[in-house]
This record gives sequence, C-alpha cells and structure tokens, in this order.
Amino acid sequence: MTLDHLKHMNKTQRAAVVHGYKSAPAQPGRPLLIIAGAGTGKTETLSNRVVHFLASGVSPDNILLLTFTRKAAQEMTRRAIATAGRVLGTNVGEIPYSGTFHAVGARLVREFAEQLSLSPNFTIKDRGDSADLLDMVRHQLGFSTLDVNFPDKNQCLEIYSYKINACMPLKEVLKSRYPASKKWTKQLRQLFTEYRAAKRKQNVFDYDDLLVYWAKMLNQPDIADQLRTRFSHVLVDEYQDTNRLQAKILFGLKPDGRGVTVVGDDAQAIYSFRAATVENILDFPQVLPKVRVINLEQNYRSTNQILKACNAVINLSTRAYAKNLWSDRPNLGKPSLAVVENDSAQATYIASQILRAKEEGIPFRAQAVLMRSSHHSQKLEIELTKRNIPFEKWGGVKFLEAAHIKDVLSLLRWLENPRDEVAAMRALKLLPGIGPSAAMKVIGRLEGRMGRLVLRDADQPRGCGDHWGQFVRLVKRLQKRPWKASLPEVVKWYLPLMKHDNPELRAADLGQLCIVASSYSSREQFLVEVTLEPPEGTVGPNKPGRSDDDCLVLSTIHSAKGQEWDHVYLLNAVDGCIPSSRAKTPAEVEEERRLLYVAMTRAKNRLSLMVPQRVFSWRQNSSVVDLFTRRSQFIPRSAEKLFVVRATSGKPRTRRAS
DNA sequence: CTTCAGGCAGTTCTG
DNA sequence: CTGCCTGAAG
Ligand SMILES: Nc1ncnc2c1ncn2[C@@H]1O[C@H](COP(=O)(O)OP(=O)(O)OP(=O)(O)O)[C@@H](O)[C@H]1O
Repeated sequence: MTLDHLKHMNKTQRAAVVHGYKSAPAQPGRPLLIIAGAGTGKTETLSNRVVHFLASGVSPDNILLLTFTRKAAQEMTRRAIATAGRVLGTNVGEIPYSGTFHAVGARLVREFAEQLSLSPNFTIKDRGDSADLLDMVRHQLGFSTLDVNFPDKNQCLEIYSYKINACMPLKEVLKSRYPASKKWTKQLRQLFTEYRAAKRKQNVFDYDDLLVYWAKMLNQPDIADQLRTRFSHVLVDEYQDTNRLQAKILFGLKPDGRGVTVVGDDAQAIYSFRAATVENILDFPQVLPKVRVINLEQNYRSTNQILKACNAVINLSTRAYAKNLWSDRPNLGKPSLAVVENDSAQATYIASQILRAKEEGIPFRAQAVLMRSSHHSQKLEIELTKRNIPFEKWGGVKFLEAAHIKDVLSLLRWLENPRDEVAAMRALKLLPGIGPSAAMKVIGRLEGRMGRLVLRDADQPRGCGDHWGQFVRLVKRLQKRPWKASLPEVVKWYLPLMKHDNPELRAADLGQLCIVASSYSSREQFLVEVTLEPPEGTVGPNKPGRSDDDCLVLSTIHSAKGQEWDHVYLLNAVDGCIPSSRAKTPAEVEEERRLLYVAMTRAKNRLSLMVPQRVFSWRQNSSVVDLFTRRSQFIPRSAEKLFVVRATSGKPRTRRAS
C-alpha cells in the first residue's frame, strides 16, 4: 500500500487519522473527537481515517459512517472510496453502511424487522405525507374544529418530531418551544398516540421512526449484540448537528466508546430546528471515558483575507468559540459587500459577475450562490435562465413534493401498500365527483381485503359515472403489466383529470418522472429509495437527471454545509433575511450568525455578500411591499474594514428603518 | 356530498 | 401567493 492518504496531511491531522491504529491493534482504539473550525480538513481527515482502517485490514462491512445531510454523506463517501482506491490500488467498491442516519436506519430496521415484530415491507412517508396522515387523525378526533388556534398539521408534526428527536416529554417541549400550544397538551398527547397507532395499522413509517426503531433495536440485547459486533468502527461527521436521539443511538452502538470517531465544529451548529444540540459535541469528552481530543487550526480552504472576515463575524458572538484559525493561502482580494438597489439589480449583478469569472477561466461549477431560504433566488433563477447559464438548485421544493408528482405517485403507493390511507385518499380524490367522504367510504369497504388492492365495479361511489369503471380497469392492468409500463400508463390516465394550473409544465415534469422511474427495477424499489434518496432537482426548467457537466450551484446555506467553491455569492445579507425575521430569542439569533459564518467559510478565493437596499416582503396585511433594508447586523461598521464596499447602482444609500 | 368562491392568516432550514 | 376553513349552490 502507498501512504497517499497520509502524505498530504499535516502532523495533527495524521495523528487523528492513525489514532489507535499505529500498529494493528487487538481492539478498536479509544474514542476520538476532532473539534475544529471551518476548512481545517475535518472531513478530509475523517475520510482518510476510513481509508486507513481499510488499509489496515478492516472490512468495509464493519465500518459505519454517518452524517446528517445527504449532500454531506455523498461527498464523504465519494472522497473515502476515491482515496481508498488510490491507496489500496484496487477498487474498494462501496462502504455499505455509509450515509445519513435516516438512510442507514431504514436499512437496519428493514433487516431486523421481524425480530422487532414489524413487517419488512413498510413504506416511508415523506414530510408532507406524514403531515397528511397526522391531519386525518386530527380531523377524526375533532381537533380541527376545536379552536381556530389549535396547531395545524405542520405545527403538530413539528411538535411531535421535536419531542421524538430531542427525547423530551411533550410538556417540556411545549413549555420551552411552543408555549402558545400549552393549553392543548392533553389533546396533542392523544393525537400523537392515535397517530402512532395509525402508522402501525397502515404499516407506514415517518422519518423519525427510522431513528426511533433503530434506538429500540439497541435495547434488545440479541440485536444490539449483533450490531455492536458488526460495526467495530463508527464515525460521525458534523457531530455538532446531531440530536439527542442520534446520540442515544451512537452510545447504544458503542457503550464504551471504543472505535468511535466524531468530528465537528460548534461554531457551525445550524440545525437546532431539527432538535440538534451542540451539547452532544461539547460534552462528548465527559460522557465517554478516555476521549482523545484533537484540535486543528490551519485552514486550507480560504485566503487569509476571507478567513479574517469570517473570524470577525463569528467573534462578535456572545459565545466563545475557541478557535484560532489561520491560513497561509495568498490573498486574492478582500471579500466584497456589494450594495445594489434591489432584488433585480442583485440578480443582474450576480449573473454578470458569474459570466465574467467564467471568462477568466473559473468554470460555473466552481462558483455558487448561497441563500438563507430557497425562495430568495427566484429573481436570479429567471435571470440565469435568460442568459443560458446552467444551474442546479439544492434545497427548496423538491421534485417529488410537487402536487402533480404526488398525485401520480399516490396511486403507485396505494398499489404497493393497500393499507396506506393517505395514498388511497389522494388517489381516489383524483376521480371527478369523489371527495373526502366518498373516498373514506371506499377505503372503509376495503378493510376486509387487505392483501392486495382489489377494487370492484360494485364499490362505485355515487356521482362519478364512467370514471370509476376506468379506474378499476386501470388498477387491474397495473397489477398485471410489468413495472416499466406502469408509470406512463398512470400519467396517461391522470393528465386529463389534472386540476392544477400550468398543465404543460406539469406534463413535462411527469414525462421526466417516467424517465427517472424507468431506471429502477421494480415499483417497490422505486418507492423505497425515492423517499430517502430522491432524484436531484426541482420542478420547472431544471429537472432531475438533466444537469450539465459545468453547472452553477444555487444552494441554501443549510445544504451547502461541508462544501466549498472558488467563488461564493451570498444573497440578501440584510436584516430580515440573515438574521431571519423569524429568529427572536438570543439563541435563535446566534444560530443565524453561525449560518452567516457557514456561508462565508464556503469560499476559497472570492466572496461577495450582496446587500440589496430594498427587498420584497410580506407585510401583516397581506399585500407584497418592498421594504428598505439594513445591512445584516452581523457585519457592523467595525468590521467594514475587512471588506471592500461596492456600490453598483447610482443611488446613494439611504438609511431607513424597515 | 362535491365543488367552488370568499375570507383569513402565515410564509426557514432537512431527512 | 398559498393553504385552509366555511358556507352556499348544484
Ligand atoms: N493538510 C492539508 N493540506 C492541503 N489541503 C488540505 C489539507 N487538509 C485539508 N485540505 C483541504 O482543505 C479543504 C477543506 O477541507 P475539509 O472540507 O475537509 O474541511 P472541514 O474542516 O470539513 O470544513 P468544514 O467544517 O468547513 O466543512 C479541502 O479542499 C481539503 O482538500
């Protein structure tokens, strides 16, 4: 073996890579924590550590490699496999248990389903479908008409999910995060109990269940033993963004911490809305015995000028993040604060800059536009399309979450799992003349014949005429015909019934969906994988599977974590966007500061923060107005000297409250 | 029982 | 602008 994976690492990084593995040890080493700032090579070190394990003879099957987001998981797995290939001189193939907590959880739960007395062919509901199921229960219990202020389906699911992920009693969750809903404690408790029962009865899982049942497996000694033996090495990236439930899983897998490596940066904790808690990483050395802690201080990513600005932003925090980051990368210019008139000016400015950079030899794929929330890029997307700049968008409304896509998928889901009432409801409501109550009636009549979806002509509800017969025949055909022919057939049936606007655009989306689906070998495989690993892309002009080689990236800051680009542009660096106007408590504002820090530290060579002087916003009394903005409070005058301030449009900057 | 118009409130980030 | 609820018409 060559030592490729050690050669370019610095001394501290190398120590982390080989920790516990200087010579072939009898058992996995003591727990290792790498806590270090942005761009110091944490992920690089972690993936080289995996390579080192493989090179030392550890089987890929014994390695569990976890992260929080799909993007980060893909990136890390890719790096590890590529380097391992170089070091070992053979293709490593894959690391089977590498991915997000949820994806790995899904595999394990399916594998051990029988021992958990679960049926192994459960389907996983995405966020929207889970909310719909919860809403059905909410209506049945009469809570929807109890009081206008009773939390809606999304709030209910948020509360439920927070409770599960934070491992907190409902009462405490309501008190600390949803005080307005405290008076419904009793109802919410009942709602959640019934929701769990409904999931059980319909053999469906929500995202949280994947973690819940994984944690449960670790309480069953027989399964726990198997898993502990299987995963001799467990590595977690972005550990600062894990939650209590995930920590429980980690400690359940490795009670004494041997073989555990966790990596993270408390200054980059940005997922508290998913119940992530930074205490996981800060308390790690106290929770496990004999933890080796390694700090990295040299930033290899950014120029010193960019890094200085990043440090200035994070150091204004009331909390101390003890990091002394430095960089010896040559300077290529201070980051800029580009003051533009409004949204449109922001879009044209960025589009021009991107094309200019491209002319200078920076390909589109080395540039990225980041934003706090995904709709901030609307104007820009139009501008990019106008100028034929190819882009892909990370985050935001997913292809599979669009209404028309969900409509056709619902029929497939129902066929796959006849007990799935959300799918049944949605599919039935597509028929003209069938609304919620007729659909419920049909579903009720089906209770007896559960194995396989069987519809009879006699089940016809009143008032939907010919459509019922056609539907029954369609279902029969779909059950007989091979999978490849299914989706086009459903689409053909669906299009004339579609009630959404923009029919041509949606028809095109559905055509694309057929192409994507045809690469899966069966309906089951398609439905199983699609919820956890959805195809890239969003609805509209930029569809999954169609990306250019050289493609600009538009991304939310959350989805950009762990990534890096030569040029980074940040949209709307103004109060109300960063920090978001929804951040109220000091803790929430601090998280917004860290978001800005994460965004800025993605840049290697050039960084532009956009400051539009007016943005569109929604005022309390409906209508859309554009408001005067203030530059983000996280970049006060005192930090200005670290930036170049560029005013691009004629008008002088006027100070006005928003 | 479905559908559609009108009123009203809320609008982040992800698996 | 959307999603959700309500009430009236078909
Ligand atoms: N010893 C090194 N020498 C040269 N380049 C390095 C070294 N270590 C890491 N790098 C490079 O620095 C960049 C940042 O590394 P990496 O993404 O692993 O950092 P990170 O600490 O995970 O960052 P973040 O927390 O901000 O996502 C990468 O391009 C990586 O290849």
